Amino acid sequence: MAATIRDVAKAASVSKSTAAYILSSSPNFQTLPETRKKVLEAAQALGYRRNAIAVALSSGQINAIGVFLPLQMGDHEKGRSLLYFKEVLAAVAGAAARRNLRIMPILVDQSRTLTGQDLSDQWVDRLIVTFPASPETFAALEAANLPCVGFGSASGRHTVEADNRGGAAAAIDYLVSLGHQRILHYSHDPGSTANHQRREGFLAAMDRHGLTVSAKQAIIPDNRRDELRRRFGLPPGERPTAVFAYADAYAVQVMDIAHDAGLRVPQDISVIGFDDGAVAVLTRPKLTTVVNPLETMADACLDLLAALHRGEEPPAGPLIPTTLTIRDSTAPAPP
Amino acid sequence: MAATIRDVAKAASVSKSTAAYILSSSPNFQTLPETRKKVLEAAQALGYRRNAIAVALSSGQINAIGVFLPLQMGDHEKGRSLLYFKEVLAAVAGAAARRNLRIMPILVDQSRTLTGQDLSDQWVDRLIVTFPASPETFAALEAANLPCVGFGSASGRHTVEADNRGGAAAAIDYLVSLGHQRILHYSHDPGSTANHQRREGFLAAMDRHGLTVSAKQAIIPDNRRDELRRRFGLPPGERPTAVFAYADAYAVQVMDIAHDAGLRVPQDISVIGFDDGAVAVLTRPKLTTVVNPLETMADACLDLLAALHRGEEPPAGPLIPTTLTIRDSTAPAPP
DNA sequence: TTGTATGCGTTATCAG
DNA sequence: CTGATAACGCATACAA
Repeated sequence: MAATIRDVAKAASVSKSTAAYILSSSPNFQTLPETRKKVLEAAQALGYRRNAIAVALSSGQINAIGVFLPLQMGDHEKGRSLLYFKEVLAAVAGAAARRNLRIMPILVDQSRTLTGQDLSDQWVDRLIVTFPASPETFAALEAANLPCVGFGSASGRHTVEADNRGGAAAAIDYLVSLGHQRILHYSHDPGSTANHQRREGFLAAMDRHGLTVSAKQAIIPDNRRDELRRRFGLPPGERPTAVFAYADAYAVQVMDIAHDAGLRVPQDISVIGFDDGAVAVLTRPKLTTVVNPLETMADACLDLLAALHRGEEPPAGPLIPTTLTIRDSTAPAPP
Repeated sequence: MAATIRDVAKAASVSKSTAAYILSSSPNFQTLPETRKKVLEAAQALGYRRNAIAVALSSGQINAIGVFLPLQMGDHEKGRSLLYFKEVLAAVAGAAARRNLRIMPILVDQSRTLTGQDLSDQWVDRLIVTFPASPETFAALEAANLPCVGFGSASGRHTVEADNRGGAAAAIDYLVSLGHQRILHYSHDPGSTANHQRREGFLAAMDRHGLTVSAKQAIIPDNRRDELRRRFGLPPGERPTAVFAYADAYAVQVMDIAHDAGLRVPQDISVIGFDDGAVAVLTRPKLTTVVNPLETMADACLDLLAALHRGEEPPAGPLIPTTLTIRDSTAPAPP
């Protein structure tokens, strides 16, 4: 058993409260130097570390954040496609470390509705949900009465979102500035909130540039790869010259399919992604992509949670700005 | 404030103990059905959820694992190169979820010696260290008297390691079976334990196949990329025909450099990695690589920690077997 | 400055 | 089968 404050007090021959006072207060509190020294030395000798559980119970402060993540993230095979969540977790962990907050990743089966029990078993006093959970789940979270904010494409009462529309628009603007006109959007289906927003941004930007197209014509869902292949096989004058992919991982697919079709990236076709995750610099050519600012989002998320935890009811947070990082997968449109 | 067991007891007009007894025991415990019903209904009505903190304090059971990770993992730019740790964290999180254990990622500055304070004051009752920490750090951890095991290339009293030597040997065996003879090892310098083990496996396997080479000749550290470029520029008869990279991320570098040198992978040169992380299926061609079985390692790690926590002193765990996954970055040696 | 008493929400050990 | 009482380790009044 670890040493308790009582052991320390006994060893220093003072009362528990005295020991507690000295051990818990800042070093420049007023106290008899000799008493302080005795206590500190005893604590040192006994290897005393305060019991955070007891502190939490007594003070009512937990200061730990539960982070809900898809269960499959921990799966070797399936986890591959869920790199995004690992990066989210890392970003949240980093932000929490900067604030001396604890985090607790909680892996849950996405298909299952969370119950209050799932929460109460955890030692957290606020929550981050990173994926689109069911309304029932959110109801349970509300009922649990824990501050809870959705990260990215999660739905819910409070959310922190990137400017997906703006990011998509910036991508299209850039492509248009390079002379591209036949631009496709390669997307995930069915999509999350972020997915829809990027799609809207794409369509709006195309419209703005007078490149109006029907969504059906310009948006290829990832379950229709054959259609993408077919488009890539069209003669140069009809073939798309650029593809804006929903996410980096999808951009990789696009590059693969383009390569298989005998097209060179970026000479024959430009590809642009979204996220700027680890993959973005691993592909060849390196990926031009919209930065999904996970770090900034994590910071905003924790700030929002802190406010909620203090009992404030902050307004809907502003969108986190996205920026375009230009690398090597984009080039001027072929003549 | 959430409802406590006392509120439930009062509402059901029984004593706290009775309520606790009914609420905490399995449903088929013997108790008067009507009392049970009263209590359960009251609990339901009040939205009672037991306080996990109080449970922990009272029972003395924490069942939470601290996972030490490099601080930079949460950094957008630097985090890119630390994908490995994100995958480790995900694997540990998955394994913990299967066992109903809580985990707490703790991001620490690698260069700093850890103190008892970093243990988040007893929020956890066992530890995983995922990177090579300093001896002083391990001493502090020992002093904290918490079961602690190193994951992968971490050093320490207890560790769970993959069969790095065997994996490296399997890679070389496979290359040799494809007719390769001039094989390089592209490695990280200075290296971790895993690094050294893979290097040893490489050298031993080369020896075994009668391809004895000096380490200086056959091992290129990643801070000497120019040397790798030079080798790739040699005439076909002297040029290496295969490279075994220390890790997938390094295999990507090798492929890039090979590509820049005008070599085709795998026709002109075969590349083989280590880890089988998410990147392995994102590269083009897809990477042949040794599987670093993070999931299995995480399981072993938690088992070992559980044993230590029970007070057992288990023998050094066996190496976790590695396997080779053959994809598209390897081919028979050019004639 | 230091000691005493009480409470946090639960479990566990006893009596009744 | 139920109820009272004492821990668990600490914080927070309050009193000395």
